Amino acid sequence: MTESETATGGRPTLESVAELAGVSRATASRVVNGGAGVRAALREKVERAVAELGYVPNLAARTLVTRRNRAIGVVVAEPEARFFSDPFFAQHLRGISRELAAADNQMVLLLAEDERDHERIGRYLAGGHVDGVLLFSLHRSDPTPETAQRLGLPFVIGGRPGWPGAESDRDLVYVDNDNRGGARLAVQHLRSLGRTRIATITGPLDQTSSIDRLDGYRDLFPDGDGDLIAVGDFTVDGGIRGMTELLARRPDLDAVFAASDAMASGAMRVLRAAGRRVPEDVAVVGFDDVESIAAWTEPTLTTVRQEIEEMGRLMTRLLLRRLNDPEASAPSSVIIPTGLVVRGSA
Amino acid sequence: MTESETATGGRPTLESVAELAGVSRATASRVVNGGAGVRAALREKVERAVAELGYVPNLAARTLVTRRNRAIGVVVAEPEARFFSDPFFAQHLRGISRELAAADNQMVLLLAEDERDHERIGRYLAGGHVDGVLLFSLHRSDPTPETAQRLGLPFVIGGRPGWPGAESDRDLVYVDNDNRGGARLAVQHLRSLGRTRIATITGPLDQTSSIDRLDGYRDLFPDGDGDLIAVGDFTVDGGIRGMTELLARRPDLDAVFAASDAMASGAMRVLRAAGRRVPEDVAVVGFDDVESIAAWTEPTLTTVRQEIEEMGRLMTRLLLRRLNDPEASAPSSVIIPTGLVVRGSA
DNA sequence: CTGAAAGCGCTAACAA
DNA sequence: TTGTTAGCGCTTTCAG
Repeated sequence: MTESETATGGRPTLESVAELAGVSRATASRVVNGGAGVRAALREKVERAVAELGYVPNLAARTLVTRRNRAIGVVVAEPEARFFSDPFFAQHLRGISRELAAADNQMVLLLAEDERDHERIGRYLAGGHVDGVLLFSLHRSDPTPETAQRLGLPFVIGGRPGWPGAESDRDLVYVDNDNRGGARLAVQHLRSLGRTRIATITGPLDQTSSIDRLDGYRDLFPDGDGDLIAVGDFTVDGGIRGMTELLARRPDLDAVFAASDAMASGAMRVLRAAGRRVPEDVAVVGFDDVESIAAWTEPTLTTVRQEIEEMGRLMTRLLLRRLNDPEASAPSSVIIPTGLVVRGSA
Repeated sequence: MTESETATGGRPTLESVAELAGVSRATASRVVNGGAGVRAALREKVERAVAELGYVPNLAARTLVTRRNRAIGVVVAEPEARFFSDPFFAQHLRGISRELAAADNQMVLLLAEDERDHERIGRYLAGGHVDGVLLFSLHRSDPTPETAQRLGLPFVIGGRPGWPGAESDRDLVYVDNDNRGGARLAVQHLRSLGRTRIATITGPLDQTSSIDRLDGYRDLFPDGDGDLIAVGDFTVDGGIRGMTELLARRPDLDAVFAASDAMASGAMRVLRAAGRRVPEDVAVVGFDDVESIAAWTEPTLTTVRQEIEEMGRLMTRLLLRRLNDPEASAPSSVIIPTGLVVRGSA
């Protein structure tokens, strides 16, 4: 009995390809992997056999020897629903997916909601199933960076990591958009419109994106008035609360910079209810440029645009580069510029 | 030389665990896999060794012999941006992720945007890296179901598949929410409010969800008036166009059922601009219950709620059941009930 | 109950 | 250029 195509679940193996082509398994392997250094005649034979059998390499076997998975893990640690309620998440994934596909790598999505998930993910990473990790929504207590570090798994972070005392030797590579610069853009725009009493509604101050946006605002008000700052939470409700508060404290304000489009829309509702016209009485600028909000308020929302998909692509490219050239100097973090999109509200 | 912990990239192997515990590799393996039939004393030794070394099984090696990956693929074929612009996508993923995590399986996300992607995905599936497939946004031309079928890969579809002449022997298993019933609910509600000239704005009619929602509407108007039906596309703009059209054709209408919340919000804008009060003059019901829209229009939107996360969970459960018990009769498709959420607009 | 041994499908020296 | 030969780390008969 010829004993090819063994009990492999019906799927042809390299062995059976080699047999059909009349070559050794090694030669077949060479052809499958690019065919460098194989005589054309043989190569064709093998290629024919591959086609005829519909051979596809078994990656588990390949991984076992090459120690390369052609897969990267995307870890999203977001117990809060935020990641799921705005398009941020999906846009990131799309950017990552595109870049990964171009390099013929796969994306393994790891969502962490609780302690057990983190543990499971740790096991998974330790299992060696991915060649690198992309990390989002890093919280101070997140064990993943350390796990990855210990395992020698390259990783890149999305968004500036939060903890303040990040040891310098453990310089984390991250990609972020220019929150601070974007906030400055927004406030400068309001100023250029002649507004002088410019308030802001911030995001939750335990997130770096919120902090950076607030810092951008403060850059233009070195001697800032605390009454003009309300702490929000990126949601519509937060915008409503923040605006209500601001209006009570400073009824004379003539502009608001909200650190998210959702908050901006909430703020606009409050303003309208209070009889203030936007932008005549109070100009409003948001942040994010979420189309489903910004193109949609009345008036339409002037806001700061961030290139989220680009962020995903960039993170991926950074990670892949590191994988392919581990000895290269660690890439440095990247900040992607933001831009102002002027519409009706300011 | 003791020759344990070989050049395995530093990671401990079963071999090293066995050595440290003073047992054979086979016994160590047994313990790692549940420990059935191993004397307590030995088991403890092995467990200690595992803990001490921080041993984690190498899944590539395990897969190679067990032919099980503990991973399932999620294929999303959506060239259009829709999947990325509404929370549908993310909610599905969350449901899938939760269910998968509970069964200690991983999720491999495969996004297909063009022909090349489909090809790559086909190769990936053929490579045997996942044990089953979850499929979304199936288009008629989508090659994945056939690929999966050919490979003997179990799969479950999200949303009723589109093609009309689905051969009966090839009965596809899918999970959908009750679009038709939900639409009926909406229209019945409008009727119960005393409305008689009830219009509808549909989704794109090449999607089964749109068709089913329209059918639900028609169920209540067996002798329907074509003038009361406008074809939309699920977007805000589509709602605006549809409503404008309807108003021109039937200025006397007193209610609208929009097949998506986004369209409903567009419709409300048009109504307001036309001086019609909602709900006094025209009652509006949407579909989806996307919080960021429905809780947010003025007045808030009465709409049909679908349990998207539950859909994801159910699909996953169906698939896993099939994996664990391949001989069981093929599960049948499931339709998840929808419900009406009454708010301000109707 | 435990260990020895035979592979899973593939790549990578090393020889020829 | 090609084939031979070792494994990669793990599970799983099969003996004992």
